[in-house]
Amino acid sequence: MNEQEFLAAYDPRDHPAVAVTVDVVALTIREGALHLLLVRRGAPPFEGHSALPGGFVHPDEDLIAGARRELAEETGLGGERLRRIHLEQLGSYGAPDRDPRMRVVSVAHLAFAPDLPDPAAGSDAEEALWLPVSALASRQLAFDHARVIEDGLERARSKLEYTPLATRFLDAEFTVTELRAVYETVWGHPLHPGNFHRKVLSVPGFVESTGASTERGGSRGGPRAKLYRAGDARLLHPALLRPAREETVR
Amino acid sequence: MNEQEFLAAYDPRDHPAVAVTVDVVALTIREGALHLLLVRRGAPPFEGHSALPGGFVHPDEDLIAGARRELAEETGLGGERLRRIHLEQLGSYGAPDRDPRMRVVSVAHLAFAPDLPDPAAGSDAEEALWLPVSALASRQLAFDHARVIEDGLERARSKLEYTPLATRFLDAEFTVTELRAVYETVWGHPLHPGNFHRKVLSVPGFVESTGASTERGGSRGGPRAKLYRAGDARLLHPALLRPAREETVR
DNA sequence: CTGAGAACAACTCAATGTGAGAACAACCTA
DNA sequence: TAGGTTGTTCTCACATTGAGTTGTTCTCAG
Repeated sequence: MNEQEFLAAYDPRDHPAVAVTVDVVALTIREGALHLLLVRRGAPPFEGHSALPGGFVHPDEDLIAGARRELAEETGLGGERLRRIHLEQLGSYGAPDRDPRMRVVSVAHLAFAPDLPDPAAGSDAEEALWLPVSALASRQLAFDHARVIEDGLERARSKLEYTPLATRFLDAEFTVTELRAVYETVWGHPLHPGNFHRKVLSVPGFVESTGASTERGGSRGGPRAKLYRAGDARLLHPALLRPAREETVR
Repeated sequence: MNEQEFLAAYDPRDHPAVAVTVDVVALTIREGALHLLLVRRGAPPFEGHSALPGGFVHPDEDLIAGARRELAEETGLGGERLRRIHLEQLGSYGAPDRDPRMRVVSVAHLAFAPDLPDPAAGSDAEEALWLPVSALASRQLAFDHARVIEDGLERARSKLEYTPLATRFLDAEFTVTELRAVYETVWGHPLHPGNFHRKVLSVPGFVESTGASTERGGSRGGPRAKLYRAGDARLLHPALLRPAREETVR
C-alpha cells in the first residue's frame, strides 16, 4: 500500500468522535482591578452559568487563530487594537466527562489586553462582560472553567516575572508608576516604588524612554512622570521576582 | 458552526472530524548525554521517518493518562518505575495541515525519566529507541515533531531553573555531583562545582540528606560522596538560574 | 606499596543585586 | 499660598553570586 492508496482508503469516521474547542482567558485592568472576560451561556448545558468565551475550532484555522477569532467576536475588536493584545496558548483540558454531551477537548488560551470598551452588545448572541476577578467566587462557572481561570491567573502572575508582558496591559506609552500598578494588581500586593523604578530601568530592553513626559502630574499631586514604551526584550534578565510566599518556603 | 447551533442539535456526527492524539517528548540521560525516545513509523504518512511516541486518545481516558499509557507501551514499563517518571502537559499543536490525512490536534507531553533499559523489542509494532538529542539533526522527523521537540527541550531547560525536577532524571538516591551533571547535560554547559553545591543545599526542600555515602569514591578518585534524596519542595525558592545567554541580553 | 591525580566539601572574598527607607523637587487641590 | 502627594534619585545594610582556594579522601598506575 503506498501513500496515495493509504490516504484514499483512510476514513476519518473510524475514529471516536472528539470535538475541539478554543477558549480564552482574557485579562485586562480596569480601575485598578484585574478583570476577566466572561460570557453568559444561553443554552444547556450550564444554561445561565458564566463561561469563558470560546467555540469550536474551524476546519482551516490554527488553534491560536481560532482563539483570536473568538476574542474578536466577543470584544467586537479588530485591526490594530486586536493585534496589540497578547495571546498565547495556556493548556488543554480534556477530562472525559468535562462536557456531558460528548468528548470535548478544550485548548485554552491566555490574553493580556489594555483597558477596552465594554463588549459591543449584539456582537454575539451571548452577552459578554468584563468581570472583576475578585467577584469570581460568587459566580457559577460552566464546565471546568474555574480551573482553567485559576491556571490562567497563575500563568499571568508568573509571566510578569520573566517577560515584559506587563506592558501589554497598558497603552503604547506609559509611566513607570502605571507599569508598577499592573504588577501590583496582578500580583495582589504593593511594591516598593523606588526599588521597582530602579529595577525596571536597569533591566536591558524592558522599557525605553520616549523623551516625553505626561501633560499633567498625578490627580492628587506630584511631578509629571516620564513616558516610556515597551523595549525589544522578550525575556527579562534578570527577572523581576515576586516576593516568596510563606507557604512556598517549605 | 457556532456554539448555539451546536446546542440546538448536537449530533456528534455533524461536526467536522477532528482527531486528538497524545504525543510524548520523553527525555532521559544516558552516559552523560541527553536522550529522547523516538519510534520509527511503519506506515504512511511519513513511513520510515522518526516520530514521537503517541497515538489517539482513548474515549474514556484523560489526556495525561493517554500520554502515560503511550509511554508505558513504548518503554515496556509499568508500576513503580513508571510512576517515578515525571509527566506534564507541554502544549497542543493543531495547524490544519500538520497531518495530510485529516485534522489532527496533538496534545504533546513532556517526560523526565531516570536511565531506563532499552525499549523491549516487540512491545509495539513500531521500534522504539533512545536517541541522543545531539543526533537529532540528522534524522527525518514526521509531522511537526521537530518543533514539538524543540519546545520540549526549552521547557526542560527552563523547568530545571525553578523546580526540583532535575531529580527525576536520577534514581531515588543521588549525590550532588550527579545532580550537577543533570543540569550540565540539560543546559549544555559546565557549572561551578562549589557554587552549585552551596546553592543546592541552601534552597529549602530541594534535597534532603539520607545520612549515607556512596560505597566507593568516583571512578577516577576522590572521596565518597554524601547521598541525598529529593526534598518536598515543588518550586525552588530562590531559583537556580542559568547564566544569561549573550543574545538574550538585548 | 606508593605517588599522582581526581574530586567532594568547605571556605574566602570581591562584585553585584535587593529591601527598606530618606530626600527632594514638582505638582495638585483647597 | 499651604499642605499633602507623588515621581525620581540616593543611601546603606544585607543577601546572593561568581570565582577561586584549601584540605582531605579516594582511585588508579606503576
